[in-house]
Amino acid sequence: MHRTCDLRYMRYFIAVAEELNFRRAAERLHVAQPAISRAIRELESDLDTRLLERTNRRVELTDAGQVFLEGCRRLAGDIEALIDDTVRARDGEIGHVRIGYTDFAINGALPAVLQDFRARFPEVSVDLVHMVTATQLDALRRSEIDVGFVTGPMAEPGLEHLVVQNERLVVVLPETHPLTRLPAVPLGKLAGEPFVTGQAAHWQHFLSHMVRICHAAGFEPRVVQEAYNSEGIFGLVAANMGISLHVEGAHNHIRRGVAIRPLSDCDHRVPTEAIWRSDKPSAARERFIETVAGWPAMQEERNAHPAAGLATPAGLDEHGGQRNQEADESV
Amino acid sequence: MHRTCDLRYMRYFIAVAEELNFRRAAERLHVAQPAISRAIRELESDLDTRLLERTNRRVELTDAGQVFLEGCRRLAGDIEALIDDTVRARDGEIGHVRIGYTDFAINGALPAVLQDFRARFPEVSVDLVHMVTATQLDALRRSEIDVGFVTGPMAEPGLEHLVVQNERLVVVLPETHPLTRLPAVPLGKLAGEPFVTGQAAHWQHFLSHMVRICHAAGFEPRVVQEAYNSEGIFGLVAANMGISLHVEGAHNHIRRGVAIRPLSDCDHRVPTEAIWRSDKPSAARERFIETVAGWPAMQEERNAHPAAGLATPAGLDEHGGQRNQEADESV
DNA sequence: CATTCTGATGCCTGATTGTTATCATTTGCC
DNA sequence: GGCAAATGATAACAATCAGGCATCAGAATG
Repeated sequence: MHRTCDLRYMRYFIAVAEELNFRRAAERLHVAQPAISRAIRELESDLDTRLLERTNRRVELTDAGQVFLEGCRRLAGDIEALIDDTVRARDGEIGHVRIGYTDFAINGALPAVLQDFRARFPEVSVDLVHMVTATQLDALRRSEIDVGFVTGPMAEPGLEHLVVQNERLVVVLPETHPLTRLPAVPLGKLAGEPFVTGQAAHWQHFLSHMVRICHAAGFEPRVVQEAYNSEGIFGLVAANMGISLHVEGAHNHIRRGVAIRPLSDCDHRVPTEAIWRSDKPSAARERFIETVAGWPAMQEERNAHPAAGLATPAGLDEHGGQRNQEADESV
Repeated sequence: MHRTCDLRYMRYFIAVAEELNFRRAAERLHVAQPAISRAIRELESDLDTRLLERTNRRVELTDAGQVFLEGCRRLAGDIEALIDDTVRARDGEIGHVRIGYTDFAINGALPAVLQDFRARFPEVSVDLVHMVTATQLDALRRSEIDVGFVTGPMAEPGLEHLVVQNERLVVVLPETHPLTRLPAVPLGKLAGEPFVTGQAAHWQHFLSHMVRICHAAGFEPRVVQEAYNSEGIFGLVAANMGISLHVEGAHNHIRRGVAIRPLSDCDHRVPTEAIWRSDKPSAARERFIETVAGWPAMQEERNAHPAAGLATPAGLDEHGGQRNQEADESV
């Protein structure tokens, strides 16, 4: 067992076993006949097993040859398949992406993007993990996720980013609150109101947006409750604990006891961005980023920047917002 | 894709992927390091796919490399298994034998031989087909069976044979027949009795034995009924249609209404022989023949020829015959 | 900054593979 | 029976391929 079954010889053997004729097999393989003779001889010598019974006029398979033939056929097919799989892995058609996402992302464009991606690359498995922005940055550094969807703006060295949403802020009010009578709320009216927010330790990226616009409107928000996540914030607002600021994606929350109103005098936007490491390229990740970048609503957003919401939440029109066709596809 | 994934290179790749270090992989494979460098380079070039990301200080698998590695591991294992299977097919440990058998064989040693063979070569599948002697000879010539168990004596050119049974004859009588009073029946007493036999067209080999001994005893058997097989013969005898001659294996028939007696004055024996083609060797068939030849009762028979029954039917002792331990194992 | 470790490269040699020419044997045909 | 055709085997030679040695270039280490 010296060459231990060279693959080329296996192909030769398959041809001979199928033709049962050395000359025809040689022609089919585009080599001279003696090469076949020797290949078979060496195979038999390596295996120490007679594979073909040949009597100068007739060639036939031995029992062992039959077993070997079937194995060679299977192996040849497996190798073809392996090469194919490898090339497809190279092209990112087979593989794995691990995605981190925030509440804002999952309430916005992410579901539609995921659906699109899974339709286009069904053989790439997707792991979704909920993480706040800071945790995602950490996970990226440790290569625990491939792409993060975080609250921007992002300008980390070693990370690339792509804006996927750029949302206006909205006020979240208890249903019974006097301000719900206004179709849009001026920011200044919120001075002095009790605020419900996400936990300071985890929501730092959004809270810095919030604090900034409040300061710009000339007041300091008075935070009376911190909730764990958006669900918690909405629950506490419904319980009349206070009001909150959220992004447009809040329209996707359908929560009894809560009203949502746009801000009448605030153009500030909170970006949600896809981020990934510039090193450690991964083909499947590239395909995912391409899908993110190519998603129609996002292109529209990037082209006509100050225009209306990209990744428009499905429920928006019920509240008077404009919507576009593409966003209609969101889950 | 010129060398289309040489197997040796796959082994090299597995080593590198496991060590993640070219030099250590080279040591493990007992080759110099540059050989590894080139092997990987050629693999990558053949596949047109980067398999290892290597930065002069660290080697790591790409996604495609990971896919390829798993495939290579699987293929390497499959090839090992294939070589093993091929060698075992060569040795007859894997394979297929097609066996023809007569009523005499299946009532004699064959069941025990089969059980022994299947225990020793569980991966050789056995096809059993009932055929009369003449049909088996035909099937052998057409290579439709590998081994026949036929009524001898055999002396066909191109066929080898091995005696597996050599049975005395017995008389099969209706229970109520006067001759049942004798412990052993002289052949001459059967002159004039109506005979039930197997069909002349199919039972020719046994009938020639029968006719011969009747002639030797000085009479011509008067055949009044022909049955299809042994079951039929016993049925017709039980129905008082006549008497019959059969081999010792008849003791294995337990049939109400029938009595079996040895012949008191006839040493004639009817051999049952395994036969097979001397050309077209098959390892599995060789193993089968070896099992037949090595079966203890048969060796005993061949050593002490005129002695008592080989392959003694299990039921023999009930009728006063001697038995041996080995035969006790028969099914 | 020297040292050491890494993988890559160039050149040479031996092994493997392929080709051509030829042989021995069998089959088919007249 | 003899001859032509076809088959697989073999020998000798040529081309290609793979491995070894020496060495290079870059990065980590102290």
